[in-house]
Amino acid sequence: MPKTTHIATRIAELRAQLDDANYRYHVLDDPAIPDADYDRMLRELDELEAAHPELITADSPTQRVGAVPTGSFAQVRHAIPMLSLGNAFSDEEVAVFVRKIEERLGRDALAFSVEPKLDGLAISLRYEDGRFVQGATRGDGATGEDVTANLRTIKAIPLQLRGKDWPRVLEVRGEVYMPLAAFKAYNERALVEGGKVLANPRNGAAGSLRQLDPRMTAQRPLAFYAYGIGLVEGVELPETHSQTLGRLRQWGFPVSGESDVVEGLQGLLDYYRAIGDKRDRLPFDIDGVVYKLDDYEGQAEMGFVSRAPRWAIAHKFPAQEQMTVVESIEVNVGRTGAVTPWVLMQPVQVGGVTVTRATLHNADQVARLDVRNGDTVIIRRAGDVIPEVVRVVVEKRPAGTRPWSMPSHCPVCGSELVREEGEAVWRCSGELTCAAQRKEAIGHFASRRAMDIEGLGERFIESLSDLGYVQSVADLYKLTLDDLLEMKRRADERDDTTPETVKSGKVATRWAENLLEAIDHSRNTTLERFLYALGIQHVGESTAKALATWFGDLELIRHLPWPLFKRVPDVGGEVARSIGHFLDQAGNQQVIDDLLARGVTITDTHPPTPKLRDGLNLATLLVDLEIPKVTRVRAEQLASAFPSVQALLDAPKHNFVSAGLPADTAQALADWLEDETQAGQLVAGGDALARLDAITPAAAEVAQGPLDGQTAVLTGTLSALSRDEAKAKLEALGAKVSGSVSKKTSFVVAGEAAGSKLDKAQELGVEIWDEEKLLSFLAGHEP
DNA sequence: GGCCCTCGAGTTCA
DNA sequence: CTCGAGGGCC
Repeated sequence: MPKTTHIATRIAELRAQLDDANYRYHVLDDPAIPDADYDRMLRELDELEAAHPELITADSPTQRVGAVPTGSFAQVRHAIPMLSLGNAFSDEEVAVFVRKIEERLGRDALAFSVEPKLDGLAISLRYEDGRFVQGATRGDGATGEDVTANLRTIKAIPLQLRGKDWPRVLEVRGEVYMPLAAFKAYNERALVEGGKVLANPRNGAAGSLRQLDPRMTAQRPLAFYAYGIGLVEGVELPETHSQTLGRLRQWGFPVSGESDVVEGLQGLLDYYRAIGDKRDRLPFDIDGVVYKLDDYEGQAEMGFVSRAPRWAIAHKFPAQEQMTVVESIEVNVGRTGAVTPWVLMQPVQVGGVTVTRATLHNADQVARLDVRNGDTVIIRRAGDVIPEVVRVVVEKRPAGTRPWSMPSHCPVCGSELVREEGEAVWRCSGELTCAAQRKEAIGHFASRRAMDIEGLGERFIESLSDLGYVQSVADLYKLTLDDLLEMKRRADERDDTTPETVKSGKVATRWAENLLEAIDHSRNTTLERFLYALGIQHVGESTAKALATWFGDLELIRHLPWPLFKRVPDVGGEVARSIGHFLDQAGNQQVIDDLLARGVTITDTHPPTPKLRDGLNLATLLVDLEIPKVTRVRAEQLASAFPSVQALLDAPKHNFVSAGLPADTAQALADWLEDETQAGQLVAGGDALARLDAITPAAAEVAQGPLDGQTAVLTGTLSALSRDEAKAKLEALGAKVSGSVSKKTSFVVAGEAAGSKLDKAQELGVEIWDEEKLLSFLAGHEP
């Protein structure tokens, strides 16, 4: 056998194996050989072809790496025009589409071939005798650009048809797109290597195909789905579109796995919803779904209106990503003084709603995105709801912009903005002298989960605060009807958008009476709500509840030395200090006094939990005070040597040594006691111990509930009861209701439209209850 | 010291 | 809902 024949055989063999591997990887999504083997074979083929250039053919897998640039794209006239599709944005428009077909054909229960509409670039591929010869963009539908060399680099496009019964000429229509994962990976690498970052997968695909240098295209992670046929010669096509898709699969083209055949309007709409629900989880961007009348005979009968077929339509999703322009970058001051930058943008429709503002979270985020005034930005509704800025379209940036920077002072009160070491947020140092923080504090105080003052919304708080009627939350409880009417009148003068009718006496009076009634109603409250309402940093609902159950009494809490808060589970140094800091401020204590004096009553005062007294003694007190060098062991030595706090305070330093402490520890303790505030804490701690002895009951039987020790998580929407009701009922049975799923979760109650928490529960194998199960469980354990 | 679990805080629109 | 960070446990 002559040597070249032998080599030609080997080359053919390698090509066949590589083609097969490609097909399994890119079309069947079922890789058959490891990447390393693929690379090895490709290298071998490359070497053989380099040595024997006369054996290179255009359909060799080596040619996918990209040919030499040509300079420009030739025009290609499509044998059969590439159609555009009519669009439907609502169910009604789809209904009209279906009805017209039914009327014209005189049939109903029609079968439609349906598939997701990829957000990519439509192309046409021409095969002659089974070999890929030319590919073109859609262009204006009649004439496109010849991008054959670029298309060759896309591995999902067969260079040679598979199977046997090929048509002599075949034109395949489909979409070139960039898979999301590949898009992300490409951009991450581009960022590191300083390459060009792609704006989005669609632009990435379009730009890549129009690269003049195919070697560049070869670097881009493009993929392809076939969705139809243009010209075909030499083979009889099946009778329906769905069968044609099957034929395309056999010839080696990737066809969307989501494609299906459904019946009638309801079938179409169900499919639309199903794909819509899946949209976020699909590995590529789609902008809708396409419906095509399945049988070709019907298609022929329907015909075309101008360039669009009457037998097909694209049902579009509301866009999830949009471009808009930043009008300004503002900052907001929150309840805790946290300063958060946000952008005001030209209004734009995203995911079906009009968006004008989006948060930028913090200064780091602004720096990361480098958002500037006047920038064109791409925004997205994350997690289906909250708009976020995805990135800036730098090419569209106007000249002369400068990076945004955090102001040095609070825009509301002028206090300096400060940032804690290692923290991301800047805070206004003005505390309650800052009007913004005061308003937020009042809003928090009045909110549903706190004091629940109905009708006290943002606007009224704004007026009450700006016009000086309410400085602190306690002022709410001294408002009179006259105050409110006067305030309303003055507020309406400032803002003349209020309709005259609302300004009129009667309406205003009723509003004021209702608000006073709501304020009065809030006077009776629970310790838990009250503590939460104060708005202490790090004390949210759950910590407030824990404090309330452990201490039971506001007066006890108000005068407790802060280290004792660490007795409560889940309260550590940071949170305890924060509570202490709040209570140390005379202004805050004054507000509490005022609230109580103006009739706020805590209705559920009770003795501290016995568990509190159990774990508390002089030794634990000393440990909690965090005295340098005083460890648990040392604290216990001290506690056994001194009968009381007073004895410890009175003792000279050398007595610490005789109590068994090493000299340096004794010195550290003595030094610590030198500080009056610290010594005062010890005294207060001693007093608290004494008080607790007087009021703490003996350990009582804790009521047993059927769900004691279990952790439940609620997700989705329940129909028979609200989430809060469900939470309260589960807690009444002893369960702890938490907000996030982990492997410690006992069960998850999943209502309608449950989201990521349900997924996570399934992933972790956590028990899942539906609403029915919850209701029957609750019914079976009615007290 | 490093994980994993929670909690707190901030957020948008109709 | 998501992010960041506190708290507890190994």
